[in-house]
Amino acid sequence: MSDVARLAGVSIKTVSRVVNDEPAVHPETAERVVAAIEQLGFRRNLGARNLRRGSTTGTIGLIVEDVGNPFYSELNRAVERMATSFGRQVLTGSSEENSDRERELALEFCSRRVDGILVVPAGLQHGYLVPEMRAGTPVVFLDRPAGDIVADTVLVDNLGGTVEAVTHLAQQGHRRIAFLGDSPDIFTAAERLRGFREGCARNGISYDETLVTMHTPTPETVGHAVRTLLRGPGAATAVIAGNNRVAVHLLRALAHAEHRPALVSFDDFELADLLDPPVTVVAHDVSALGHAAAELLFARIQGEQSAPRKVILPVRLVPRGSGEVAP
Amino acid sequence: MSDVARLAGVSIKTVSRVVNDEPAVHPETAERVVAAIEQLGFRRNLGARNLRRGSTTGTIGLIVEDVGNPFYSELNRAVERMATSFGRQVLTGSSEENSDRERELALEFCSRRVDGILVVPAGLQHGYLVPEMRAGTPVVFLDRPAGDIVADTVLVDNLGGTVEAVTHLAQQGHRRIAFLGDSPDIFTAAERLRGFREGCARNGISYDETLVTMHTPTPETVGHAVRTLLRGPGAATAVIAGNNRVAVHLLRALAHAEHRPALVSFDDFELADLLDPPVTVVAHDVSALGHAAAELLFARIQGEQSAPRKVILPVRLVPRGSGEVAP
DNA sequence: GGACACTATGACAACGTTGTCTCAGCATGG
DNA sequence: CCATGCTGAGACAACGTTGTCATAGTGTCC
Repeated sequence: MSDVARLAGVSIKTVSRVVNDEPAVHPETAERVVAAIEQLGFRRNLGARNLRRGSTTGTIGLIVEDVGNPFYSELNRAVERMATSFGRQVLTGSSEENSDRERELALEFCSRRVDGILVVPAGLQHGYLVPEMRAGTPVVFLDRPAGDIVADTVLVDNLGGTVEAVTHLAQQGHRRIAFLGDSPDIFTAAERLRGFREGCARNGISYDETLVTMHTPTPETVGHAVRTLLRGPGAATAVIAGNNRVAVHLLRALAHAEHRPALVSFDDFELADLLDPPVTVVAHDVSALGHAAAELLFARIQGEQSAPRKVILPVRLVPRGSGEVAP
Repeated sequence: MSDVARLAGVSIKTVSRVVNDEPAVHPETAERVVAAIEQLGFRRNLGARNLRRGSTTGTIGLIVEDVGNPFYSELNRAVERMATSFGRQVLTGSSEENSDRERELALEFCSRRVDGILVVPAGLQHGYLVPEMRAGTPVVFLDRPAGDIVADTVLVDNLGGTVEAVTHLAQQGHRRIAFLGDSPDIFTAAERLRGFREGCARNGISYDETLVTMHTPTPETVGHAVRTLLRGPGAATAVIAGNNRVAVHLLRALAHAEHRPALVSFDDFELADLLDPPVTVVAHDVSALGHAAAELLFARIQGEQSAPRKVILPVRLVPRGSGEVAP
C-alpha cells in the first residue's frame, strides 16, 4: 500500500480511501491511485483489514465427516449457497469420524476467527467449544446433536423415518426384518436403531437381536451381515439399510444373488430409482438440512440471542417397489 | 493476550513465548501463564500472527464448478488430504460454471492471502491471475487448462479416453454411435468430442454430425437427444455419454425403454456396475487428479521454480458388458 | 573481585490496514 | 477584512502478534 502511495504521490491513507470508496478524494487523485494500484498489482490484505477493524473475517467453518461423501458434499453446497448470500466464504474440513480431528479443526477455525462454525460432530464431548462460544463464536450442530452441551442443533427425524420404514415393510407382510446400521457410536445410527425397535413394537413384531448388526460399513462388514442375516433358514425377508453407505455396500454384496430381499434405505442416493428393482428409501432433504443450519448460524452471527434451538426436519418414505415380498 | 499477561503478572511477550513454546521461560512462570490462558479461554489470533510474521496463512483455495457434484467432492477430498498433510486448510468455492464468479472467488482468495490456488476453470481468460501469480501466489489448473496464460495444469486424457470408447463400441460391431456431450464451451467436453471424431476416423466410421449433441445436461436436453438420436429409423445403436451428469440423465430418460442402446460413459459413477446392464465407463482417478494437482501446488508453494508443467493422467476403459449390440 | 556467560524477562517496533484527528487552502457571507 | 464552513489530504495510533534488542539477576571461572 505504501508502494502505491509513493507511486501515486499521496499518503497511504489516501490509498486506503480510494480502495474503500470513501468520499472526499479528488477524482484526479483517485485516478492516479487507481493507476498505481493497477500497475503494481496491489491487492488489499484482508487479514490486516480485519485485524484493524476488529470486524468479522467473513469466513465460516464447516466440519463434516468426509467432504467426499455425496451426502456431505450436498450439505456443503447448501451451506456454501447460504454463505455466499451473506458474503462469507467457507472453510471445510473432514473429521473422518474422529473426535480428536474434529476438535483440532474446530479450534483451528476459532484461531482463524471464523464468524461461526457448522459441525456434524464426530465426538460426544464438546466442552472444548464452550469458551469459544462464550467468546462469541456461534456454533450450530447439524445431523447429530452436541454430546454434552446445549447448543443450536438441526436434525432429521431419524426415529420417525425408521418407524415408517418398518411399518412399510410390515404392511407388505414382512415379519422377519433385518437392520444393518452404521457404528452404534454414531448418533444417527443409534437413533435409527431405536426407531427400528419402536417400529417393530408398533407393528407387533418381536424384536430379534440376531437380525441386527451395527458396524462401520465396509464391503467386509456388510458382506458378513448378508451371509449371516439374509441367508439360510430363518433368513430375513426384508432389510433396512441404516444409511446410504450401508445400502450401497449391501447392493453390491447382493448383486449376484438370485433375488434381492425387500429393501428400504435410510437416505436416498443417486440412481436408487434406476436399479432393478428400484430401491425404496427414507429420503430427507440434505440441502434443507444445510440451509436450515446455515440460516440459524447466520442469525446468531447477526446477534440473535434467543435460547438454543433444536430443529427436527421431517423425512419422507419414497416407495419404489422394492418393499414387496419376494415372489 | 494482554489480559492474559495482566492476570499472570507478566508481559505480553512472555505470554507469546509460552504460546509458541519458546524456551527460556521459567517453568513456574509458564505455569501461571497457562493457567491464565485456560481461565480466560484465550486463543491466539492467527490472522495477527500471520500478519506480523509475514508468513503464509496456512490456507489454500479450491475453486470447482460445484462442490456438491460427487466428481468435485471427491476431488475436494483428495485436495484436503494433501493440504492436511502440509498443515494447511482449504477454502472452497463453487464457480457454477460462471467465469465472473470464478474470478471473484479467486481474487477474494488472493485478498485473503491464501498460499496457493487450485482451480477448475470455468472461464477462458485468466489474465487477471497474472499479477497475483507474479506476486507469488501459485496457481494450478486442474481438469481443464487455463485459457490464455501458461500455468501448471493437470488434465486427464480426454482425447485418448474417448477414442478408446469409440474403438470399444466399434469392436462390438457398432457403426452408428451417438455422442452426447456437455456444452462445447467446456474444455473437457470439446476435447472429448475431438476424441469422438478421432475415434470414428480411426475405426473407419464416417463422422455423422446428426448423431452429436452438445448441451448442458438437464433432463430436457438429454431427453430431447434421446428422442432424436436414439429412436426412429437411422437411430444410433450405441451412445457415448460425455460425462457422468449426461450419463445419469440419459439412464433416467431410458429407464422405461424396451432396451438400452449400448452405452459408454466418460467418468465412472457410483452404482454404474450395479445397473442392469452395468454401464461400461471410461474411468479416471479423480483422487489422483486432485492429489497430483495439490502435490504440484505445494511444490510451488515451497519454492519450486521450474517451468510450468502440464501433466496428463491416463484413463482406463472399464468394460462392463453394456457395449454389446442389443439382441 | 571483576570479566564473562547464561537465564529469564520486558520494552519497543513492525506487519498492513483504517478510524480519528488535524490542518491547509479556498470560497462564502456580512 | 475576518469569521465560518467546506474540501481534500496527511499524521498518528491502534488492531494482536512476534522478532530484536536490552537488561537485571545469577552463577562461574581464573
